[in-house]
Amino acid sequence: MTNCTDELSTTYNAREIEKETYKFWEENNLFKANAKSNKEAYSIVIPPPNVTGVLHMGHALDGTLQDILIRYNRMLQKEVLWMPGCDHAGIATQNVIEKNLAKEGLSRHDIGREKFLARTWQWADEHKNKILEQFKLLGASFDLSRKRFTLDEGCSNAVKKVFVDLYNKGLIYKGSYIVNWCPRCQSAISDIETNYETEDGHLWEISYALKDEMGAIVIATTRPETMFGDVAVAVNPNDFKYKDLIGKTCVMPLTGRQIPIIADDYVDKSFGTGALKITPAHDPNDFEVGLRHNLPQIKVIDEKGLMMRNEFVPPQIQGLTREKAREKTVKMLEENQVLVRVTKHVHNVGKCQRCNTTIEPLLSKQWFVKMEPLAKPAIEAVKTGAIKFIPERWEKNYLMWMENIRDWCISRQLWWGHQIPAYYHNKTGEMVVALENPDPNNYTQDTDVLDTWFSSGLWPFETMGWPDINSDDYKKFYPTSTLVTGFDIIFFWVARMITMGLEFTKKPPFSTVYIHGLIRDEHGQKMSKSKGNTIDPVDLIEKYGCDALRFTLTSLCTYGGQDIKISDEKFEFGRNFANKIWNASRFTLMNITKSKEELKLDLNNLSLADKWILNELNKVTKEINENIKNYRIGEIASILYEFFWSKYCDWYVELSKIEKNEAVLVYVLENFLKLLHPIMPHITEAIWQKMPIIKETKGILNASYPQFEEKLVFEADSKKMETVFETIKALRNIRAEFNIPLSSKIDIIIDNNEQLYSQIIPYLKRLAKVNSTKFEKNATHSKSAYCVVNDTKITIPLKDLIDINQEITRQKKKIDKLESELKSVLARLNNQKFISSAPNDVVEKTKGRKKELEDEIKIIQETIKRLN
RNA sequence: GGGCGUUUAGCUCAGUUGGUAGAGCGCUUCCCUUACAAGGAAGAUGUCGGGAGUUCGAGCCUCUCAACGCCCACCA
Repeated sequence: MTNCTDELSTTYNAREIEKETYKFWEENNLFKANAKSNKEAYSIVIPPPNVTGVLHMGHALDGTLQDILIRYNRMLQKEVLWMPGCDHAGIATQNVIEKNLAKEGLSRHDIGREKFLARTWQWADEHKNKILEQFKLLGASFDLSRKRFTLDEGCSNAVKKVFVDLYNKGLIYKGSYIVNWCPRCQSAISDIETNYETEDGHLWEISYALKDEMGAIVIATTRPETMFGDVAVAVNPNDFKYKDLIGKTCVMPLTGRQIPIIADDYVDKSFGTGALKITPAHDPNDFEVGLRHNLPQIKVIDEKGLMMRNEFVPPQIQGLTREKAREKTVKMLEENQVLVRVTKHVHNVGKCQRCNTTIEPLLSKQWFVKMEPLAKPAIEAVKTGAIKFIPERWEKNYLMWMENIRDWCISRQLWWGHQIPAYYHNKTGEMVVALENPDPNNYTQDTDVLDTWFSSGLWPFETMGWPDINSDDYKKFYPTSTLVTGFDIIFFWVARMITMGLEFTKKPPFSTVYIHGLIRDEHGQKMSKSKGNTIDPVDLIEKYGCDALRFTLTSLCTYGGQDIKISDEKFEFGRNFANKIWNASRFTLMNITKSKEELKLDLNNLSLADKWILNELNKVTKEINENIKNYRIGEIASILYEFFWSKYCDWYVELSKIEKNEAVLVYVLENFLKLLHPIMPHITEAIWQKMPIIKETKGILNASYPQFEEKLVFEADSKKMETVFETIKALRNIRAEFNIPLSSKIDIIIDNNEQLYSQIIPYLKRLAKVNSTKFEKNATHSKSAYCVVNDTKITIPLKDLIDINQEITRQKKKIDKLESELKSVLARLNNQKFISSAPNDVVEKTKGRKKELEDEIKIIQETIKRLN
């Protein structure tokens, strides 16, 4: 890497270069953040990938975007820290270990908590380096010396402190509530971990006989098996159909248990029969009704999803699965002739996000965080702009959720995670919530662990040394600057970080939340292993190169954060660009004969072409800086692509083959590489290292990011150069239309602008294969083709090569086009309202366009006459 | 039920204060012109989902309809 004298290899081998370049950065510790620096700080914490995970396209996008921001800010000469780490991913990881155990015919209970955890730790330790190693393949410039894990000691301490503090403030409580229970995970899960799926079901109408009198009340239910836990039948108080029944008692079929008929507004008169059975232990709404009416809670389904063996459940039903119990119950109801009607009914069923098992709403004792008081400042922070979402529309989404926040169930009946710091006296059962066990001989710790998101919610400050607020990292790098993530975890993660950050550090944990879209397959489907439509970023890197992957992904990012559809071939876009950069750079460097010192840019010695490319570079530099600052990252990819390919390569490098200014060639290339470096770090570093220039920094990654410079503005000369390009294109067009082979040169006669054209004769000779150039006012030549560029007519005598009719047709087509535009321009100018209400500059511009069009049409018309 | 997003060239998508549409891929013709065939030159292609409105002027603003997608809520 340090050898700057040898040339670039003739073929671009992405992987070879990328490996070498990354090694160079790593070995020189160039990603290491210095907390003691007095430079302005810029920091990002990585959304910690699951410890057991492997790199997927989502990481590739998320990681690329973070790295772009980090590298850009590093080049702005800030002290940057990109904090890496992994999440212990409670349920996900535990599931993996349990699956492995199952292969040995064991369950976690067979080996016990201690051995299970030892095994899980071993697994986690083996895997936690893997995913971050894969991030390196992305070119991630994070500071691995600071790598963290949500279950490491520092995070553990932070979690304990937060839990104890929230408990002492009354913001954490334990209680019996109905929760979403996953019978497979054997744990409670939170509301947002529950997804709803539409399922075809039935609505069973069951007759409950009235006690001591004739008649019955017919209830409707989608879950007849829960009827054994019924404690009431509810009707709407305004439902005259049932008015007389309120307060009476009915007798349940199958068990004969007696329950009251109550009135509650919650019941919808028009749904089903208008009468609803109340099962507080197995339905969240019934639970609420139960509380309002002081009803008992009868549990009939256990934690495994099996019907309980108790006095309430008939013996034939006991021990059955929910599904079997439903079948059997219906059959029994039928036999007892109390099943009035069955109708098909589509309804939503809760599913566990992790394993897709149907959720059982279950009454159980769990820990909760009281969210409303915590949400208030978190709402304010976004409303006042202390935290900004990009794109803005996600703010609404966030606020809506926060304003309707519900308490957060944080306890999980798992083993892998932060064990809840609550201790119970072995004899009295007295509970102590504390950082440490008050007396290990007499107190036993709560067996539950915390929701994974509890610890990731502290991520921005627990990784910076908190609760030690005097630690260097915390002082320097907290609050962090930008958070980059997908919209799918705004509620899970972003919202929790904001609430926790504000509560415990009194500061928003970041000032900007940059939300990007999700990666999807070419049909817009979510990528998943089960669908078999995943694309492995590691494969793409091997095939196309990391820089190609990064560039392609970046170019697909829109400001609105639309989802990104990808397919393997799309990455050819980035690969081709990288290849172009390599070859153009190789050509440029091959042509440098001067020494480093001689390559200094001399603004007094610039050709028209030099001024043009410098002007273009300067414009692009300005746009790039503005666009990154506004998170229009996709835009910078296309600006750089267009500049390099269509301006530098297609024109400037071609022109340099005729007449070259080495200093400008090198200056533009170097600045382009710097501008591009955040997106394509490896290729830019590799080429920069080989450039024969004076380097102020060890790598391009630390070089200063180019900025707009007033002295490089050459608008007027640039315009002239554009005219030159238009002329060349027009001549080439004629050559193509008349099938003039490259081997036959053309003569041209120019009727205007002699000063400009005489300067660029060598360009015309080489790029349009022009033989001779003549200046002549009002030239008339038969058997000629011609073109008009602005105010200049160029005649190309073609003798027998030309079919005059073809040329006339060609020119008439042009006139048609010009005239249709002129028509609309005239319509506008003849409209008094347009003249009076349109802004002056627009009117002037339109007038100018009118003149241009008229002139051009006139020239063409006159010429056609002469051709005849 | 509430909210959000999308609809532009054959395909994938840009289009930042409203001034008659762009890219990549694909397609047509020509070219191995010693940086690059992963390339070069020239070219074709769109009543910007439908309708209405505001405006001198609408892909862009307002309303409405339609299709597709997502999120939240979870009436048994």
